[in-house]
Amino acid sequence: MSSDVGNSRGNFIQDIINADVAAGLNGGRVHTRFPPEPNGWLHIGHAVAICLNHGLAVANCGKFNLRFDDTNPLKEEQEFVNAIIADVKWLGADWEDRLFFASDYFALKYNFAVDLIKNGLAYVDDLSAEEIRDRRGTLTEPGQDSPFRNRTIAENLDLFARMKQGEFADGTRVLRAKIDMGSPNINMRDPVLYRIRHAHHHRTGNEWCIYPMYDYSHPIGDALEGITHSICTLEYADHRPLYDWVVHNIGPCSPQPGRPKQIEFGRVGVSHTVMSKRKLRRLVDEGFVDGWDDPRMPTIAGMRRRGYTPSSLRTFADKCGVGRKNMTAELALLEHCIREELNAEATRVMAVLRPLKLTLQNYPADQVEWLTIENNPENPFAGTRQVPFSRELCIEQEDFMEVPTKKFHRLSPGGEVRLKGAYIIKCVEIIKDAATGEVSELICTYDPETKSGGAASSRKVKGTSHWVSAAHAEPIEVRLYDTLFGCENPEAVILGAEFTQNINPHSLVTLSESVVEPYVNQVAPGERMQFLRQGYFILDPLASGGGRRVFNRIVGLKDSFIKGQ
RNA sequence: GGGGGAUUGGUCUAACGGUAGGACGACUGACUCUGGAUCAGUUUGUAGAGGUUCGAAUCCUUUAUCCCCUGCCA
Repeated sequence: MSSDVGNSRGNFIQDIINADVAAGLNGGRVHTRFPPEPNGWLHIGHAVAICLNHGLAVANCGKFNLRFDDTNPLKEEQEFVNAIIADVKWLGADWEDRLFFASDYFALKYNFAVDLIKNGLAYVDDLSAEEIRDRRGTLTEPGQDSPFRNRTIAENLDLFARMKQGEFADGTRVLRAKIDMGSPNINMRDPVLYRIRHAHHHRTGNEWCIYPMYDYSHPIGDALEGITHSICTLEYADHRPLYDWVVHNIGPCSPQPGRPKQIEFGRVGVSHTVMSKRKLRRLVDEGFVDGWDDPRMPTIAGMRRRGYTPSSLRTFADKCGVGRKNMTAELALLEHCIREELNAEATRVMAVLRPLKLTLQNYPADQVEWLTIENNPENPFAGTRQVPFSRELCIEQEDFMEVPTKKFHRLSPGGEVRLKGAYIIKCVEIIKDAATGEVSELICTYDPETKSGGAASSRKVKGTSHWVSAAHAEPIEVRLYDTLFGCENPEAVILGAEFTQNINPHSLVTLSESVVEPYVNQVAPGERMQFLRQGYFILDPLASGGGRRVFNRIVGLKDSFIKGQ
C-alpha cells in the first residue's frame, strides 16, 4: 500500500510508534488492527481508519489484523461480516491469516472475569438497569455504591457461574468491575463487564447467554492478539483508563511480549454527505437511494460501484492526515484523488451524451474513414485506436448555440469547429423541428484539407468537439451522479427540520439516448474510461448485462467554462 | 471550581524554542485538436489577552469557542 503515513514524521501516531520502538516496548513490534462491529456497512470514514491501521503496520514492518467486534448478538449479523470482509479486501488492507472475532475469545474472557472476581476486582450486581443508572450519579455528582458491591468472592463466583449456566433471566444480574463510584470519569464508576442475553449469536449460536461488554472485551482481544497500538476514535479517550485497567488486571496473556496501548484519533468525514449509520439507514429505508451500494452513498460499497479505485481512497486517506480532532474533508479533495489517478490511466473515448444530428453536406454518402486517435494524451504508451467517421454524425447538443455567447467556442451558425481527430467543419444550415422549434439537425461542410495529422492540418479554430459516427453509434445508458446533498453540511438544519430536506433532487440524472464509438464493444464490465470532455465513467457491472450497457459517472472533468457562466 | 479532547488561510495538514511551509480549493495568465491535463503566478492563517525568553504556533497563566462522556451499544 502506498503510504506517507509511515514516514517518520508528520503524524502523531507514528511519533508514538517511533518512541515505543526506540524504547524497545513490545520487543520493538508494531501490530495494529481494524475492529468493525458487524452491524452495518463500512463508509469512507472507516476506509480512512483501515488505511491508517494497515498503513502504519506496513510502514513499520508490522502486522495488521481484522477483528470483528461481535459482542452484542442482538445487533450483529453474518451478512455484515461478509460485506465488511469484501470491503476491506477490496481496499487492499491485507490481514493475511489473521481474521478474528471477539467471540473467538469468549471462553478466555470468561476465565479472566473469574480471575477478576477472585482478585476482588469484580462483583455480581443484582440491581436492575434502571437502578444502576440511578446510582451512577451525574456528570457533576459522584455515584453511590451498589448494595451488592461487597459480596464475598465465593458468592460472586457462584453467581457468575450460574449467570453463565443460564439460571437467570435477561437483565436480572450483571458482572461489574469494582473500581470507583466516585470517579469523575463516569466510565470508571464500576462499569458493567457482562450482561445476560439469552440470544442467538451469529457465530457461537446458543453456547453463551452472557456476553462481555466492549470496554472489557476489546482490550483483552488486543492483548491476546499481541496488538501493540490500538487505534480508535476520539470518543474513546474517556475509556482509556478503563482499557488500561483491564489490560493491567488480566496481566500479560499473549505469547508475544508487551501490552497494547490505546491511541485515539479524530474521525474523518466528507462534505456534502452524511456518515452516521442511522442517517445512512434512513436514506436506504426511505428510498432516497437504491441501497447501501447506491453509487451516491459514501459507503465503501457505494464508492466501489460509483467507480472509485482502492488506490484513490488510500491516497485520500493519506492526504487527510491524522489528528486529534474530528475533521471534515472537502469532497473536492476526494474527487481530486480519483481524477489525478484516472487522468494518468484512463483511455479517452468519445461519447455523446445528448446527441444532436449533424450532416456533412459535402462528404460522400457512402464513405467511411477509420481515423487514428490517441488513447491518452497523458501517456504515449497507451497507443491509438481507430474511430469511424462518416457523413452523418452526432455531436453534443450543448456544443451548438444558435446565438452564441461571447465566450462560447464551439459551433454556431456560420461558425467553425474542429471535430476531434477529424476535420474542421462549418455550420451552414440549421434544421428545426416544426412542432417544437428546437434545433433538430445541423447541416455542415467539412474542409478536406484539415484532416488531423495531415499536411494542412495546422489551421486553428477556437474549439474542438467530440463526435460519434451515427451509423456506428453504440447506444448506452449514462447515469450522471452528483452529490446526494446540495450543501456542504447536510446535518446543519434549523430546529425541527430534517437533514433529508437537503437532498439534491438532481443527484441522479439518467440519460438513455447517449451514444458512444464502437470502442465500447471491447470494454469489460468494471472498466473505467474518460468520456472526452465529460468525465470519468465506469461500466457498471451490476446494472449492465443482457445487451444493456450502463455507465456511471465517477466524477466530472473540471470545467472552467461552466464556472465562468 | 465534573471529567476528557481540541483551536494554524475556505478545507485539511506541517513546523517539536530559531525564516509559518505543503496539499486541495479559489483567482490570473500561458499553452492546448478534451473549455481536461500541464506550466507560471496571486490570494487568505497561528482564537483573544497576559507572561517566560535574545527569540514563542510551540513553554506558563488566563479567557473564549467547539467536540465527547450520565447504554446491561460499540
